Amino acid sequence: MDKPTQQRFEERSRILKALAHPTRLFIVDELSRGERCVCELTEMVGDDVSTVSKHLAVLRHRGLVESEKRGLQVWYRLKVPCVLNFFGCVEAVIRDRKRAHGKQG
Amino acid sequence: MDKPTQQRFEERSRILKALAHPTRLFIVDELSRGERCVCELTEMVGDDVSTVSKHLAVLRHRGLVESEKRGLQVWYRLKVPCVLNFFGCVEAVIRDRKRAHGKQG
DNA sequence: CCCTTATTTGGCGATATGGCCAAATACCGT
DNA sequence: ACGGTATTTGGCCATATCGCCAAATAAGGG
Repeated sequence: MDKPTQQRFEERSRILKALAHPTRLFIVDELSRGERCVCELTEMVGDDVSTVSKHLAVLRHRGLVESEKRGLQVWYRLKVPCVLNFFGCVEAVIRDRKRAHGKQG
Repeated sequence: MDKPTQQRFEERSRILKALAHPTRLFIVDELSRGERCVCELTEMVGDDVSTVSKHLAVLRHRGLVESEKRGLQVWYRLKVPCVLNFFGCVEAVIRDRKRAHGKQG
């Protein structure tokens, strides 16, 4: 694997890593239904607000969501709706695995 | 976030985690062009064969690829082609980020 | 300006991940 | 059964990730 190829896949994996956490997936899912402020998301997630804020920072740094400060609150919205298509495929994988029931490695 | 919701997102994140590594993305990409044996993938990736084998085990355990032993070699193939759609979206995120050039947090 | 509320940042300990080497296992040809 | 090749597994160390608390920062209202 040559250097540019390596780097391309590293960049891609950084995007997927940003999504690959239950809380962050939940947040993305929630933002698919509209803007949410940090306080709303924190309430829904149930973790410490600092934890949620850090998850949002991860999504933000990777360009998946964007934020806007309005008054005291910061509102987040989904920047790249195509990531929602991932859910369908991921569900298909899960269903498939359930069906096969660990039959094959 | 109630327990079943929590678990659903955990399950989903496990699938995405399995994909979220440069080597594993490379493997998935390569398998999109047809079956490959471990030795071929090891040669292409350039890591130790044990490392590549472990990456393949991760993909396998999550139901993303399946394997078949033929003679001495084990051949892997992509089980869930829809994951290939991820690449297009991920590239869009990367392009978008390049365009914005860190303009917005 | 001080107080309150919302969010981010720094730092710490616990756990997970990733890479290598060495050893185990599986299969084939003789 | 033996030797050789392909693959997996176990173990170890280095590094990354996650969650909390505490502190810093930002905005608004008296």
